Amino acid sequence: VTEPSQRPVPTDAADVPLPESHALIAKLERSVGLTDEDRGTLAGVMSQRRWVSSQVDLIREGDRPESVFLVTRGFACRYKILVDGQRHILGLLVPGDTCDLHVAILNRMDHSIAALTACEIVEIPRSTIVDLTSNHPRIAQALCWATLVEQGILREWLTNLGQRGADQRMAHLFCELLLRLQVVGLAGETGCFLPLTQVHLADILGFSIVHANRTLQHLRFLGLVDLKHRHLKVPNLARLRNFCSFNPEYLHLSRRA
Amino acid sequence: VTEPSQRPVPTDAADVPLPESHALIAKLERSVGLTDEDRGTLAGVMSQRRWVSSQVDLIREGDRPESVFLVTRGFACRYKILVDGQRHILGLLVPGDTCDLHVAILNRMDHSIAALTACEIVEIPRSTIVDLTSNHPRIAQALCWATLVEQGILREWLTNLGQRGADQRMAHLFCELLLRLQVVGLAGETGCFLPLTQVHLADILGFSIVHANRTLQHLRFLGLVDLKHRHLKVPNLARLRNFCSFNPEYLHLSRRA
DNA sequence: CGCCTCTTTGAACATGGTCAAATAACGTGG
DNA sequence: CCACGTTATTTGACCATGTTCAAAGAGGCG
Repeated sequence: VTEPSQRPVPTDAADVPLPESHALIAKLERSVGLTDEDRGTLAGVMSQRRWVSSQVDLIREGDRPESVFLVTRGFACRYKILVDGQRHILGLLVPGDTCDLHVAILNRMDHSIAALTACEIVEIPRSTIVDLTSNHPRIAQALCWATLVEQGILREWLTNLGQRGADQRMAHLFCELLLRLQVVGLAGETGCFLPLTQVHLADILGFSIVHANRTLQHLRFLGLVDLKHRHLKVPNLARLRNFCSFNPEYLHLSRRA
Repeated sequence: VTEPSQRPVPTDAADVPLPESHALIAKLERSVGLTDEDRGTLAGVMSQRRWVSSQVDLIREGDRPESVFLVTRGFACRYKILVDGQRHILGLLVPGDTCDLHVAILNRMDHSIAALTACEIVEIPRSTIVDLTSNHPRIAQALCWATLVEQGILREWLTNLGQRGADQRMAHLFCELLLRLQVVGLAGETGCFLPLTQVHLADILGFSIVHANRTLQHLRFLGLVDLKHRHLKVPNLARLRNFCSFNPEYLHLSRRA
């Protein structure tokens, strides 16, 4: 089950909703004006897709990165394994997210990336990235923008772990994910497909599994969220955001003024 | 005391050691081969320096960034203030560190940056950054590299908060800082100037002040570190690193193979 | 000398972790 | 379609870690 294959379209792929045709393009478009030519270039790059099974590592800590991965369907995560065996999840990749530019510049991965569900991905070779950044300035800028947004998310997660209590920490994560998924058309007003188990939540938020369970139950009890069977429900988004003082500025979604 | 001035050379400036003439160049040099011309260009950019007093904000959350700051002497930090008034420190800037490329691309700052000590800084206008990235590909790459390294540090801090207990969390921070300061010639084998109060440590590590104090005392008792009067002593680095399983890979210090 | 900030201490309290075990849902093969 | 093994969720009791509150020293600077 942990082997990538040519075209598994695995059992849980049916659950994975289809995003807008080109979530990445839509996403980059928010930051930088792309020309039709840019859009064509990107569409060309993204034409070679393949499926990867759930649980498969796309790249591992210590590897020398040779290509950038772009997730077009499904969910993936960045993670590290500590010496005591604990896994810490450092970030989530949703459709339209790229595995940044490590590849073009850094020597070795300082973390791993794994598919959380079956994922449809595009593997962009180093050479293509070099070409994009050299000959397509707007695309280069857009990719750089994506990296900075990811950095903003990292900082927010850092304060989430450092300063917020359990309930608000988890609520904040749900606020972020719902919004990020709405942006790429994968979430409605009140909920979305979200394939995170309580184990994942624990590894993201720095909880024990037991505590992740109790915190989730508490949010459920408060009527703020419900996560069951890989589906997140948020009956009242304003109330949830208010509960954890969610401020979406750090996602840099608003168009350049 | 919170006003910037023309040339204060403030009282605590005498404590701030002088780094190698061009810490930034030395730093960038580690990642990407620079030409003599590149070095000349950078030296030119860095010729306009000014002093900023301790406690002064270089830029604030919500501001539209107009220039990049480079710290040439002294210490600064990135931080956010939460709704409950708590401050969380998101990163430290030591001599040779830049305030990344937010400026060139993002609309608004999602965090603030403040001087922790009196700082000598270079303020690089947006236009210069645009010029550097357009006309000096190696410098552009080096700046991008710096951003990725900072991202690596953010991820390590994230797992630090998420997974490690108090003692190891603090020990890990000291390992990182000692190494980063050694790289720019501001630390010896067994110690360095480090102007962090226990309040700062608490705001970095997500502790209460009381707990920061007790944790520091415990590390002192174990003979691992001593931080007093703005000076960090590490009698036995190997033992300290072993204590917290410090792995410096995430700082990407080794030259490209 | 006197104010200020930083450090240190103790005791009660809160939050979250650990261990162990039961229940429920899922996925596979018969 | 059902039986079974596996993984995910849930529960309770006890324990560990870190927080809060309050107050007392220490050090630095004017």
